[in-house]
Amino acid sequence: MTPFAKTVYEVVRKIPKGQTRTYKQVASAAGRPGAYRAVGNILNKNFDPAIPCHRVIRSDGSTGGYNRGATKKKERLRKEGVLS
DNA sequence: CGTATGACGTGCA
DNA sequence: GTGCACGCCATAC
Repeated sequence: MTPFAKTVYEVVRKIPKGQTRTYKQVASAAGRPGAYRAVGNILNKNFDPAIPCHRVIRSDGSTGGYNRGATKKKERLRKEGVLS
């Protein structure tokens, strides 16, 4: 576990329910504003259910991907009222 | 150390 | 509005 990944997990874990954060925002909060690419890479390798990684979406509003399927991610976000 | 990969972002056709 | 190509950063090999 690298410090960067650890920070990313912390930030993602701190995301309030019903709210979403872009990969850019997470990367910025993690201390690497330009490492949004790495953020996605890290979350992709992460399978810890304690981390609401489904609340992290793309800057353009797209849900992006999910370790359990993009569809599942959409379902979750919709359940939380983030998506219509 | 160098190359390849990926849940991305922005720009341009 | 959609699709493609290039650029960026951390990891894995």
